[in-house]
This record gives sequence, C-alpha cells and structure tokens, in this order.
Amino acid sequence: MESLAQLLSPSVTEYLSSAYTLSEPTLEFQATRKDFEGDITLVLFPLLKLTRQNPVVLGEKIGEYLVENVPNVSHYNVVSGFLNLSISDAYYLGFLESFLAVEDYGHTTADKDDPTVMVEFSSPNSNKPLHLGHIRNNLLGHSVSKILEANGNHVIKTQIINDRGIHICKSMLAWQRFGDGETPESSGLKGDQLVGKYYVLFETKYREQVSELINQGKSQEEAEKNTPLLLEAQQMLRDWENNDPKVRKLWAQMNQWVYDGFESTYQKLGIDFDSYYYESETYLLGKSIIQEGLEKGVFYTREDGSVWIDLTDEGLDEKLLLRSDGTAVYMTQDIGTATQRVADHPQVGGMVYTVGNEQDYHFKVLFLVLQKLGYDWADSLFHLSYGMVDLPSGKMKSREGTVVDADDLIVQMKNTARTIATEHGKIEGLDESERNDLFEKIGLGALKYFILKVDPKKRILFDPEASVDFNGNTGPFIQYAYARIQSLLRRVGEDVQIHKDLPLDAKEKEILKQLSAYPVLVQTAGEQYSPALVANYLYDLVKLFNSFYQNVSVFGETDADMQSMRLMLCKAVAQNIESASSLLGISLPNRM
RNA sequence: GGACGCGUAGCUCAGCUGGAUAGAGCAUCUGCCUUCUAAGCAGACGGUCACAGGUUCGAAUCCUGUCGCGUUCACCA
Repeated sequence: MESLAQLLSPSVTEYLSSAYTLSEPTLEFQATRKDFEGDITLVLFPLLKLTRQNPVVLGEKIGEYLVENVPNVSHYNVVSGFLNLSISDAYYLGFLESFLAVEDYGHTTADKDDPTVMVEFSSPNSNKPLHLGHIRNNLLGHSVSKILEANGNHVIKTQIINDRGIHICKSMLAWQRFGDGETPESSGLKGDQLVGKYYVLFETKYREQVSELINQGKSQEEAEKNTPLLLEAQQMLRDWENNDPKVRKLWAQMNQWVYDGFESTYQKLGIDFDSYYYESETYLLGKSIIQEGLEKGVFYTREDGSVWIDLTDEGLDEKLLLRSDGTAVYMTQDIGTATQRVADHPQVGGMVYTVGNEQDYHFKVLFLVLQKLGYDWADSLFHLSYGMVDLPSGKMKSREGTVVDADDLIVQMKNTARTIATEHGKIEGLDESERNDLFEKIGLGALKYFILKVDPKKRILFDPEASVDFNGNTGPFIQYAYARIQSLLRRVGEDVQIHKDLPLDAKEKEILKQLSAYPVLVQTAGEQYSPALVANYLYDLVKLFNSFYQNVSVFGETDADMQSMRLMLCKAVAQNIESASSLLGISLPNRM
C-alpha cells in the first residue's frame, strides 16, 4: 500500500514539469492541520521561486490538475501557501482492506541476504542485583532489537558480563569469611541478592577496619589502602589470575548464583538473549590485539611499558590501552569483545551498544580505535546512549540505600495493578492464575511504557512515592483500548466484506490515516533507534480510537454494511496495537 | 577549564529532515455510566518554547554567544 504522498507525487511532478519545465522538484507534503479542510497538504513555498508564481494561483492550478487527473482526490482548497487536498472515502476503505490482508502490516521479515546486527544490552557486573538503571537499559536494548527486526534485520541479542575483577573478589571474600556456607537454597534468597548481600557486607566490614586503623593513628588515605580485608581481596584477585583452583571454584560458584538470579529477573521482564560474552574470556584476546596494533604502529609504548593511542588529531586525548604491568583495562576488554563477536559471527554488519551516556567518551574512543585498527565493520558501530534514571532525591546510591531494586519494582508494579483492578471491580469471573497473569501484564506494561516513552537521550525522573501512573498516557491506556476491541470482536464470528461506497466518519478517517503512517514510523524508529517514537505513535492511535469508540456506535449501527466496516476498522486497530506493542515488549490482555 | 548532552504549561513529556493559531498526560475545575468495558469520553484553565543575536518568505526546530542542570576528561569498570 502506497502512502498518500507516493500516490500524489507523480501527478504533481507531471504537472509542474509540463507547465513550468521543472524536473524532479522536491515536494513537501504534510498532514493537514485539523482546523482546515483536507487530508494532506502540499507546501507551496518551496515552489514559488522555481515557478515565479503567486502561491494562490499556483495552488489553484495544481489543485485543479489533481482533481481532474487523480481519481482519489475529491477536492482542494488553498490557504496562503498551502494546498489542502481532500481524499475520497473510497481510498481509505481500500486501504483498510489491504491493511487487513497483510500479516504484519508495516513490519518486514528478514531474508537470508538481509543484514545481521548485534545488539548488546544489560551487561551487568556480577556482584550485585539489577536495579532501575538496568531496567531502562534492558527495555531499551530489547525494544531496539525488536524494532530492527521489524525493519528486516537479523538481530543477535547479546551482552558482556563483567565477571572478573576486584568487586567480585570482595563478595567472595565476605562470603568465605562470614557466610557460614549460606547458599540460595539454604537462605531462600535469589542468587544475585545473596551475592549482593555479601558485597554490601564487605563494604561495611571494610569501613570498620578503616576506622580502626585511623584510630591507631593512620591517615585516611593510608588506612583505606591497608585494611586486612582489602589486601586479602587483592590477593584473591591475583590468585584468580593465576588460576588458583580453589579461588576459581568459588568464583564459578558465586557467579553461577548471580546468573541464575539475573535469568529470573530477565524472565519476569520478558527479555532474553541469543548469546553471552564474559570479560574473563575476552580480555586476553584484547591484549593480543593491542600487540598487533603496536606492530602496525597504531599504538605506541611509553618508557614504563604502558601502551597508548594518540587521538589528539581527532580532538580527543591520549588514551591508555594497557597498563605498565601489562594488565588489561576496560578499553582492552572491549576491543577484545568486539573482535571476538565478529569472529564468532562473520555475517555481522553492525553492532549496537546499549550503555548509559556517562560512557559517551569511552565509546567514541573505542570506535576510533577499532577504525584505526582497520576493521571494515568499525564504521557501523552505534552507541545507543541513554540518560540516567534519577530519583527525586538525586542519583541512586547504593551506599545510601536509595537503589531501586529491579525485582522489588516489578513486584510493586504488579501489586499496584492488583489494587487498581480490584477497585474497578474488573477481576470477577477470573480464576487465580488468570488474575495473576492480568496483573503481571498490566503492571509490567505500565512500567515498560513509562520508561520507553521517553526519548532515550533524556534522563528520567522516577518517583517511587508517586509510582507509575495507570491513567492517561500510559501502558494500561493502550492495553485497555485493546481489551475493549477484543470484547467487540468476541461478539462476531468471521471477517466480513467491506463495501467501498460507504461514507466515512471524520474519526474513522483519522484512524485510517494514522494506520497508514505506521510503516514509515517503524522505519524512522529503526533509523533513530528510538522506541519512544513507537510509544508516541501508539498513544496517538489509541487516543483516536477511544474518541471513535465513545462517539460512534458499532453495534448500535443499523446499516449492516456500516456495522461490518466499523468492526473491521476496530480489528485493524487491534492488530496494529499488537504489532506496535510487540516492538515495546508490552503484552496485551484480552480483557481488563 | 576542554568535550558531549539537556533546558517547551505548576509537574512529567510530544513536537519527523525549518512550515499555518506550539500539543498531550498528571494536577485543578465542568459535564457524561438503564446503549459496544468510565483504566474512558467531551470541555475549561494553564506558554516571553532558558536568554540574546543571526540565517530566510517562515525558527521551539538550523548557526553563534550567554546562563542553568547533568555527564565526562583515571595505570576504576
């Protein structure tokens, strides 16, 4: 189905080239503002200079030509520099028919030859549970994956798990020291929560030791560097690097607990991954690539043996790639991970990194380094950078206990859904498992929509007290419209034919216009990696539908053809809500 | 200090590559459930688009400068 602009462009061009000998003028179409009559508007200003014509005269001429030569243009009017065109109802009815004939309108399924993109998201540390910031990351990454798929890409969802380093050793040491053999099974705690508990315990005990040392007369700085616990943790890290079997065993055990815990959170969020990368497995590869870079002369060594790259020509700084003792830094690992991924998936044509905007500089450098190393895929890397999630009190700080835990939040959302649904008396006739399912869909829908509707670049203010809204521009608003339509559709059996000579209500026409904008929207959302565009589209659609629903009766309509047409319109809206919601990972209840 | 991002209604946000009188939700106020689900609909109130210049037929949108907020510039990750 072609868009209105595509329908009209050839004829306008035809007229302009014959009357003014213009070849391929760029035409600017826009939706007609609702205060004026018409469906689509051609902006005349850009054409005035080329045609040396007065806007009203030019508009009249083009309008006349279109009415005569394009069957679906019924009439026109010119207001200052705008040519407003009215499109026939038959055109919209034809569109509705073709919409329903397609499986997943606006989405493209990838063929064999279509590009493959890796989308990295989540990428947690393995020493503490996921929090609200990870939720934004996960929802964004997952949604962008869906959007890219809908644009005909093969997508590999992946993450890099930061599974090595001093922070893990801290948890391990505290557990060894104070844990008394506690396990997720024995404590009933989720694995990530359990490991996180010992990370916090380490910090507490460590602070105690620092105070003791200060009391013994040491300086703050000295005390912080020399507590027995920290020294022991550092020793543990060295043992880990030397492959000490005991340390490795404990490490593997505790990491596994964390992964199991993460998996359960992912499941609740409805997200999944196709592959996993671990820094413990890629940092060595990074080191060897640094060697290659040295040989190629892309990097240089300083007197102390540390390796650097000079990016001052690009307006950046000099950046460390390998410490003087030869150990890897963050950048080293990311270089290793990227090359490993391409080695594992040679068909990959691009990579998307979903990482917070505090790392903008890091990724700028990373991409430059990879380009300088000469990888042909280095030009198609994208940092999906997003703003932080702040609380009214400011940033989340684990030390101050203001971190919003992901699992807690999910439960809280579900409970809110339960409370509201019960208040509204919507749960009668549902058994316990159906209710549970419903509260989950609504609670999570509200949370996902709340986060995804905001432009990724912007920071989000999250107020745990005010919680997430369930009215207005929200997830449940979308779900409610869907449920209402399902209720209508349950009353009829099969699809019905649509007659083309029916008069359309203004509200019906608005809905069809919105539906016809969907394919372009999906494309734009893909180009801009922006789920927010999808959320806003959905909201506009549902607003239009609600207005229609409340002002135009379907089953109250006595004319059978009109009633059928309206039912099919509702069905199309439901299908589109389903498509767009799936891009956001929001599931829809059949009743609520 | 350098770099990057943000600044639109009391609050939270839309506003596509510049286009007609800047739009929603929340909050406040008015109406609408004996007709398809009121988590809804219809309406009212609410704006020097941070500020100042510039570009042009036209600027919330593009450019420059100023101010405010945030992030970042570690042999941390």
